[in-house]
Amino acid sequence: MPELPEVETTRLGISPHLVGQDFRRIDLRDTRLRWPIPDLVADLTGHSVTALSRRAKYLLAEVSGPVHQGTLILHLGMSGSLRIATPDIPLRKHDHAIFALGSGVEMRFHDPRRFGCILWHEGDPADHKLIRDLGPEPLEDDFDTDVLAATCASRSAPIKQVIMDGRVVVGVGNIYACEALHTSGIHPARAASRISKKRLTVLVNEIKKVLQRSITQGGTTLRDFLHEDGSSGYFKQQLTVYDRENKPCRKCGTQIKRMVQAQRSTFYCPKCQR
DNA sequence: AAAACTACCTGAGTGC
DNA sequence: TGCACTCAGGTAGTTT
Repeated sequence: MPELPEVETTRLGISPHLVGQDFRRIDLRDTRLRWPIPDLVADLTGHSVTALSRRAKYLLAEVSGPVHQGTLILHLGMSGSLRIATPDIPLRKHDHAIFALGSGVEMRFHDPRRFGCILWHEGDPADHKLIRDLGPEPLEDDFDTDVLAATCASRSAPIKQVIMDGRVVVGVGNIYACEALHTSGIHPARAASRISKKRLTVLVNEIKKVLQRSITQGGTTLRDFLHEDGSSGYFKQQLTVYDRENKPCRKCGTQIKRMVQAQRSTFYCPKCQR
């Protein structure tokens, strides 16, 4: 479900409720996520969260206390979400982990498909196996034309697959890959190595713009992405191609087409994108 | 090294 | 109503 804007929206929503709080009770109701939730997580009762940051689509909660010191690494997979709820609100199906906080509210990890994860890491999370080989953050200055051009030079794969490769740049999922390629006028199936540096500059800027705009709008609610309080994101209205098969291109009026690349749907305008 | 493909899992929607 | 089928914001791991 969530791409970078949705994860960042979640972080912004959760942070004020979580940071500075201690865990009063931790209830692991179903530990069968992508990898099992480690037993140690249940022992973090009495420990506090000192910071909540994000790397790629991973949320990193720094935890310290009398026994343990480390980072909770959370990923929302395809269908995960975090919600803040008061204890009187009934648990929902697929609320797999409940973190009761000192303030009296609960943070609930909800994930129907269980592709997400909750892991524990001691030491610098940047060294964690899942994080250490990731590419630059798309909104940081170190993701620029030179970096993308250097990668693309050796890649014959379709550009869409290259920008969705987390070793190249993180956080660009299926929706925003389609969107950025559309506003850049680049055909998703074009070989990465056959795109001029000038056009890659446009693409880099469009990736940054679409992600930043979506964060500002609270992310994209397509099916089930909701904020920490249950409200939805507003960016869906501004999607220019994603999920718009057979609808008119907002730039030229041509019918938007759908194709399948790497087992994922790609939406594009056959006229605007070359 | 890069590309192609598999696997993990539940729920919503569609067509018969 | 029920069944069979397709599709869905991701990505690690394996094979070619």
